[in-house]
Formats: sequence, C-alpha cells, structure tokens
Amino acid sequence: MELRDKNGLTEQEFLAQYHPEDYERPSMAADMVIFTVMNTERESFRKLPEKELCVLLIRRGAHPYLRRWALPGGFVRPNETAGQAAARELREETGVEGVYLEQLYTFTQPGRDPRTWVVSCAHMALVDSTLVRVRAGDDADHAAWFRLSYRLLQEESTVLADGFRKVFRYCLELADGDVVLRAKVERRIYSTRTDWGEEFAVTDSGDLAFDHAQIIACAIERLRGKISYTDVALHLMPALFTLTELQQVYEVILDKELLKAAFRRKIAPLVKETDRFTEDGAHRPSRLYRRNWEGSNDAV
Amino acid sequence: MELRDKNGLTEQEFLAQYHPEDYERPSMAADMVIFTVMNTERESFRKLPEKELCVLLIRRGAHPYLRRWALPGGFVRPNETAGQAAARELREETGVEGVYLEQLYTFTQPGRDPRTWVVSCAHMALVDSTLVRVRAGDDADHAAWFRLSYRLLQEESTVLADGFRKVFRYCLELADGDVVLRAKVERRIYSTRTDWGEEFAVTDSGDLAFDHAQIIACAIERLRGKISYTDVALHLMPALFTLTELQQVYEVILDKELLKAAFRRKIAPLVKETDRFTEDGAHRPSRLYRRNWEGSNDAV
DNA sequence: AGAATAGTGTCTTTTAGACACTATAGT
DNA sequence: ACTATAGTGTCTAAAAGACACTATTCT
Repeated sequence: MELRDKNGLTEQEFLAQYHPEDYERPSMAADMVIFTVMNTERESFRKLPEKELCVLLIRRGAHPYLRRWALPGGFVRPNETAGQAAARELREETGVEGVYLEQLYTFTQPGRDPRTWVVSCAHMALVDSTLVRVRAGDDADHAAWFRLSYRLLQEESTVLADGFRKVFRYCLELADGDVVLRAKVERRIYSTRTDWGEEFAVTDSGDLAFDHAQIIACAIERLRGKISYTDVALHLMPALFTLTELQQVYEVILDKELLKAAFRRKIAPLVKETDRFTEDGAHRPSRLYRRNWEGSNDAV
Repeated sequence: MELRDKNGLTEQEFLAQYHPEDYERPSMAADMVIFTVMNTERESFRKLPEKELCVLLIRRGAHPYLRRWALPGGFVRPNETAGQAAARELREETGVEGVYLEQLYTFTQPGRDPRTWVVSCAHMALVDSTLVRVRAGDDADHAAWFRLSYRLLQEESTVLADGFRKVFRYCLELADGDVVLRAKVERRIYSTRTDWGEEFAVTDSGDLAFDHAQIIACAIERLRGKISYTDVALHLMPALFTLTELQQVYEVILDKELLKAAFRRKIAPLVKETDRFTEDGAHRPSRLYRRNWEGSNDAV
C-alpha cells in the first residue's frame, strides 16, 4: 500500500515513528461479580432448604481499601482480552473454568481508584455452587460468599414541562454471618427534548471498596433483566435439578414469588426430564431434570 | 486511619510510593455508533417518503487505515468518563448535544489497533436527523451518513452430546451513494456443562477501519433488542411526528413489517396526541403526536 | 393419619396477530 | 372520482395469571 498521509508518510513509516507515550493512559482492571445460589440449612426433615443468591467478595490485603471487602479482579494484560483476564482471575479465585462469563459495563469515573487512573471493565459470572471451592488469591487475605439482597427503597418520578426525571434508590445488602455490608445506590435518569442522561451512583458505600457497590448493583439488574428472556439461570444449576429448585432460583433472583403452573409452562422448552427422582424428603419425590440444549436461547 | 499493610505502610504512605508505571497500560478510545433515521426522496406527490436507518462514518485522514471509513471517536482523557469523552466527540463531529447516549461494550481484542494497545469503549447515540449538521473533525477529511442494512445470512446450530454450538453469519451493508461497504460478521456461541463462550468476529471487514464492523453489528443488535421493551426509538423522532412515521422507524430498525392496529395499541402509552395535523400529501392528513413523558420507560 | 411437596387441569385475563372496514385530504 | 394514506372495530390465537385439585412419599 503506497498511501501517504499529510506528512507524506506511508502506513509503515507512520507506525515506525508512532509514540504511544504521547497520550496519558489508564490502567484497565477486569472486576467480576460472581453469582452463585446456595441452600440455607433446612429447618426440619420435612421442609426443603431455601435458596439464596450469593456473591463472592474478597477481603483486601493491600492498600487502598485495606481490609475492606471488594470484588475479585485484576489488571488486564496487553496480550489478552478483558474477558480472558476475567476468566483467568476467576480460575485463580475459585478454581472454576469454562463458566458463563459476560461483560457488563466499563466504569470510568475519574478518581474511582485513589492510586491512579484505573478503569474497570466489569464482568458477571454465573457458577454452579457445587463446583466451586473458594481460595484466596494474592491480593486477598480472605474470600467469602455473601448473601445478597437488592431492594428498591424509593422511587421518585418528576414530570417536567418537556421531559422527566426519575430517581431510584436501592439498598444493597451483603451478609456473611455477622458481617453485614449495607450500601445505598441511586439511579438517576433524566430525559428532555434537548438533553438526556443517566447516572448510577453510590451514595453510601457500606464499607465496600472502590465503586464496587455500584458494579454489584449493575450486575444484579442485568441478571434480573436477562433471566426472563434467556436461559442464563440454568448456568447456576447443577447437572440434575428439580423444577422446584429451578423455580426457587428464579424467585431468589427476581425477589418475587412465581406461580408454579405458569413457571413450569414457561421453562418447559429449556429443560428435559430424566427418569431419576430425588429421595431426600418426607414427601413425594421430585423428578430430576437436565438442561435441554435444543431449546437454548443464550443470545445476548 | 492507621491500618498498615504487610509492608507496614499506611494508606497515605502506600499511595505516596505507588508507581503506576509498573504495569503496561492500554490507550482507551471512545468510539461511537451514531444512528439517525432519514427520509428517502418521495417518488410522487402522492406517496409518502420511506425511512432509512443511517450511521455516521468518517473517512480517515491519518494512518492507520488512511482513507478508510471508520466510526467517529477519540481518546478518553484522565479527567473525564468514557461517556463524557463520547459526548465531546459527538459534539465536535455533529454539533449535537444532550442526545441519547449509551455505553455498549468495550472491545479489547489484542492487535485491534496496529499502532499500539488500544481498547475501545463503544457507545451508541440516537439523534433526530433534523437536528444534526455533519462536520468533519480533526482526523477526518470527510464525514457522511451511510444507509445501513444488517441481515442474517445463515444460521448454523449444532446440538452436541452435552451442549450446543451456534454460528450466526450476518451481512452488514453500509451505503452512501456509490460507496458501498459490505462486511461479514459472525457470532459464535457455544455452551456445555463444562464450558461456555461467545465470540463476535469480523470475517470480512468490507473496507471498514479497525474492528468497526463488529462494533456497528453490536450496536444494531442492541438497538433492535431495546426498541421492543423501551422507548429509545422516540429519541430518533422530531418533536412532532405522525404514528405512521414512528411505525416506519420501528420497521426500518427491526427490518420487518408491523401491523398498524397492533403497533398503535402498543405504543399508545408512549405518545400523546396534539391537535395539529400534517398538510403535505394528496391524502387524508395525519395527526401529529409528541412524546408522552408519563409513559416513559427508558430504564436500562 | 398427617405434613409437606409434586404435579396437572382448567378457567379467566391480557396481549398479540390478522384483517376488514370507514374516513378524508388533494388532484 | 380516484388514489393513497389515516384511523378504528372486531374476531381469533396465544400467552400469562390464578387457583384448585390430585398424587405420593416418609415419619
């Protein structure tokens, strides 16, 4: 190719003289919201255990935010994609490989890391809790699964002459035994004929490191949105599961109860019955199902 | 705070001695897929004009990809978010401000820019075509609206013993008068009990710069997805519009025809009738509508 | 027997799809 | 009068919601 630019350079000459140091550059982290669903202790021999949505947090062993709880993550290297970096961190942190991993959003607020300019390419992972064994990585002196609750506290909606403004205030609660982290997250949307904007802000970090409360809120909203029109929830299930278990997973993610008959109708194409049954409780055994790959609908 | 890490440093001491040069860093670009909808020439005094979905491209005036068509964009600066950088570029490129702007996805494939390590935080903007006047920026010797068509060519679906594999092949066509860019984009999804992955790849760039065919494909898929459950399409409309025009916008984005009665039922809560009418054609005048802010549903 | 869960049948309500019909401007 | 579009009414089909009923296991 012999094209020359306004300085008379060919592409090869241009690339040879190009100095990447001309622009200031951010560090790029890949942080991860790793979801799993775990059983509570069963109350009696009769009752089935309930499900809880959990997120993996690590207790930071280094500055900044020393001893605070944070999402697992690490820096992206030049020869890998952000997704590969996330998968690498996931493997190091939990030992699992090949699970569902999706890029969420890239957080770029200046000052979000006190060290230096760091943007975070946030990911969401869904893992079957029977597969994971948590282990602490380099940066962490401790890692633990926190039970998650994310509830809308207040919704404020103002109709303007030529647009609207909405504020949603959420409480994000993460609990592991005695340790309870309670963060407040706000989503603001405004829209007029001549302006539009959306902000997602942490008003109270609840002792979570960085802007990680915001990232977790973003992840749970994405998960709630996707569960109703894709089959991502099946990535949280073991190989064999009952339909009641699957329904419990949907319920704990959406934080609302579903009707049994309607639920079974809706997820019917996503699962396939086996000829095996549970044998645990003091009640009628439940048929075990597995994923139906023909009905899959993982599209993004 | 007097917490000390394993080297005995407080947070202040740690930050004072921290060297950001320890890690290699990427440049971060904010690239933008700017959508608008324009009218074709009307065939006769009777016929209404048709709508076309358009994307703004700039012809590169510098290496790399000199003289190739590319998405507008620029580098993110340390004191701004990626969204602010995109808004800044949008203002410079089109003169518009305060339009709908949404972060799409961050592209991080190593080698996607021949100069150096550059990740692209891609955004999507929706602008009302009556507001924009295109002007070339620094990097561009020319900017133009390209008509867009994005069609599924082939769908390949393989059911494995323990999972599935799907390949979707799309043709992305961008045309501005004689200039036609025809790119091929592939989306691959595989999923098994022990592995999961998704790739989005350009198999033929059709003379588009960088991985921009992929970014455009990602944007059109997001737009198609969002149009059915939010009111983002209204950001493409002028202050007053007819329901037929709005339906045409939906049709050109989804690339399929809709039934008039059903469409009107569905978008009824999003619009508000005015007492004004069109006066253009040789047929019954059409009532003009405006956006109904009460019915808004811009949530992400 | 009784408790707890599994699983199905069916009625109602809502939503989407299909299509025909009436209405009204300009030439 | 004719053409092209505007706008509505209504029937049908499909999906979602609600709820009751039967089935089956272990203690």
